[in-house]
Amino acid sequence: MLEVDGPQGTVAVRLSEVEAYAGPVDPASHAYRGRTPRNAVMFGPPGHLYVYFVYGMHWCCNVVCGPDGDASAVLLRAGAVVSGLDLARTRRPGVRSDADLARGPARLAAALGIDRAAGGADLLDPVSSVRLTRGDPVPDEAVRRGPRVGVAAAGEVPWRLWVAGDRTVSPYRPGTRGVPAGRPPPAR
DNA sequence: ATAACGATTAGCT
DNA sequence: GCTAATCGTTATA
Repeated sequence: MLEVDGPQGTVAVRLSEVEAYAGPVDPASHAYRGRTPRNAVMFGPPGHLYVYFVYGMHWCCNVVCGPDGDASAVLLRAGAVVSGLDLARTRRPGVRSDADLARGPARLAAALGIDRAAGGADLLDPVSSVRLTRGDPVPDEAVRRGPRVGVAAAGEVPWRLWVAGDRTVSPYRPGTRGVPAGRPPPAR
């Protein structure tokens, strides 16, 4: 579960889809080319929020993982809004189904009201305005894995994990550039 | 200083 | 399925 407090209230989501990114050894990771002002949070202690801006209009959020200095992180790709539904709808005008409110990394950030200001937050501090908490356990057999979405480099690495059958999981879209050959391995 | 690009989404065909 | 929108980050000079 991810809970975010804002001026207008709190929105909570149950995460249904994530992707792992390693540090400098992962060509798809923002940390691949070393530490920069943008990715500095990734090189810090785990349990903090790494927020970045993409395509000139979207925010995406990650949980920093691994020991201090490792620069690995998990991209939060989708979730189901379980609290603060009205506020989430306000932030995502025009959305028809509630399942679409946080169905995608930028949509998730938008529904939760996350932007640059939330970057670096300590997700494990109960007093933090952005918190990562334990929800109902997901059975191992309900977890599927496959290639990461929209990633060209290392596109074959099956580091995307999602909950089977969950309607809030985002549609799969292969990385466009680079490797034209072969299809991604089937989801397991 | 400047150019190229991107862990996406919404909207239209 | 295809594309425009839109700008911070990064690399290069």
